Amino acid sequence: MVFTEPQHCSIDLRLRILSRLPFFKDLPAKAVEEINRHFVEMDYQRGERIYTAGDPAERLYVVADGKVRLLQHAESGKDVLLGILGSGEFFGNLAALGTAVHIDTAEAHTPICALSVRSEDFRQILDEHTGLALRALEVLGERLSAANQRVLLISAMPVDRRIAFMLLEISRKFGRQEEMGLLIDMPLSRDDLAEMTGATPETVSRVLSQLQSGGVITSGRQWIAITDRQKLEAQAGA
Amino acid sequence: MVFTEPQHCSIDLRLRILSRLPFFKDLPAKAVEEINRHFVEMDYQRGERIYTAGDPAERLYVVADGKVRLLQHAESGKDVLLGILGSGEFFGNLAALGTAVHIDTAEAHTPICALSVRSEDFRQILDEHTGLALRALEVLGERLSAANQRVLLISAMPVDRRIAFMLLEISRKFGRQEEMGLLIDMPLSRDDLAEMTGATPETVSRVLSQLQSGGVITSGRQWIAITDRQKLEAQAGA
DNA sequence: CGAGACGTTGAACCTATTCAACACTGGTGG
DNA sequence: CCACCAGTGTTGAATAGGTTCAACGTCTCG
Repeated sequence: MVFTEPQHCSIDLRLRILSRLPFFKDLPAKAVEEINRHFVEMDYQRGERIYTAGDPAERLYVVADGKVRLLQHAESGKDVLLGILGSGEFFGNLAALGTAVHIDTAEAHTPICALSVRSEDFRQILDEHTGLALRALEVLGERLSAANQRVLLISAMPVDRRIAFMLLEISRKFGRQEEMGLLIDMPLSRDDLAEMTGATPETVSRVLSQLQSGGVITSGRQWIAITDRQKLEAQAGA
Repeated sequence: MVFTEPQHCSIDLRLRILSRLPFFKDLPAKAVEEINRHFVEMDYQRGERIYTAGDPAERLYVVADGKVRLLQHAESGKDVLLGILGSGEFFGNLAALGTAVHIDTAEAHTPICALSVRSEDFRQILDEHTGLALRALEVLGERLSAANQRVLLISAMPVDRRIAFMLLEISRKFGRQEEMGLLIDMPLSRDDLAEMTGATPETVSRVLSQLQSGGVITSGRQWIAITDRQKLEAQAGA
C-alpha cells in the first residue's frame, strides 16, 4: 500500500485547479487567466511546514496537488489535527485583512504543490469580482459548521464513536473504491486519527483492532479501508 | 444578584445598534437608514427558541438587547453551548445562500430584542455595498478561530483548566467591574459552564468550589465574579 | 407555601490514559 | 547488500481523571 503523489504541478494543472475552484468557476476564462497571474507555485516535502501559528498571515494558499494538514498546538505539546485538505481547498487566512496572524499551522501531509497569493492581492480580487466574497463566505461557513460539529463530537461522544464518525467523515472526502473496500486514499496513521479525535494513539489502535476483528475495516501501516460501511455507521450512530 | 434586561428595544436603540455594528459603521447614515428598513424587530422570553437546528435558514438576526445562546445537540440529548452572544452580534446563517438549514439552535439566554432580515435581503445588501462582505468574512473568520480554539481546549486540556479558561474568556466579553470583583454580567449557571466546557455540572461545581476557597472567584446562584484574575490566569495557563 | 430548579458533596465506578514491553516495517548508511 | 534503527503499531496492566448516582440543602417563583 503506497501513496505516491507528484511533487510538481504542471502549468496545465495550475489553470485547471483555479478554474475548477468553486470560487472561480463562474468567472470567464479570461478573468481566471488574469487572476492566475497573481498566484505563485510552491512545493513542499512531506512534513514540511508551510506556515506556523503566530506567523503574520501574508499569503493565502490553494492546494493544487497533495494533502495538507491543518494543526493547532497546545502549550502541553499535544497537537490537534483540525483537518486534512485536498486538491482545490483553500488554506491560510481567508478572512485576513490588515496585519492578522495565522491561528493554525499548515504542513504537508504528502508532498504537495500549492498555489499562493498575497493576501492583499486576494483582497483586491475579491473587490474586483462581485460575488466572489459570497463564495468565500460559503467556504468559511462550511468550515465553521464543521468545527462546531467537531466540538459536539469531542465533548459529547465516547472515543469509539468519535473514531467511527471520523473514519466516515474522512472516507466521504478521500475514499476510493477498491476490491478490498473503500480505501482512504492517503497515508493515515493511528497518531493522525488520535489527533483528530482527541484520543491517544494507543486507544485508536485498540478501537481499530476491535473494528477489524468485527470485519468493519481492514488496515495496515498508514492505511485504512472500510469493508462494511453499514456496520461502521451503526458504530458511529449508536 | 439580579439581572434585569428590558424586553423591548426602542426605535432609537434599533438605529443605534445597526450603525454601531462593525458591518455598517463605515456606511453613510443614509445608507444605514435604508438598510434599517429591511430589518424587523422581534422579542423573545428567556429560554424561548429563536430557531432550531434543521430549520430552513431564511432569516439572519442581530442581537439588539439581551443575550442569546447558540447550541448544538447530540442525539444522546447532551447539548453543547457553542457561545453566548451579546448586543451587536450576528447569528443565524451568515453564509446562508439558497436553501440552507440552520446548523445550530438559538435561544434567548435572557429576555431579548433581536433585529432580523430575510437572508435574501441581506444578500442583496451585501451586493449593493462593496466591502460589507469582507466585514462578514472577518466575523466568520473570528468565529472559526474561536471554534478551533475550543476544539483544542476540550481535546487537550484537563477540566479545571478548561473551566478557568472559559471563565476568563467570558469575563473578557461580559465582565463588569464591581466592588466584589469582575462580575460576569449575566446569569451563568453551573450547567451553562458545563455545556461550554464539555464537563458535567457536578464537576463544574467542584472546580468552582475549589476556586472559591482559593479566593479566586466569588459565586452564587447563577452568577460568578472574578476576585483574583492573576490566580485564575495561572490556573488556566499552568 | 410548596414545587421545581439550582447547587453541593460524597462514594462507587468506569472510561480512557499512561507506562511499558514487544513486534513489524521501511529506509539509510556502513 | 545487509544490518540497524527510527517510526509505527499492538497489547497488557496499573492508574487517574471525571462521570454517575444519590442524597441533601437552598433559593426563587408562581
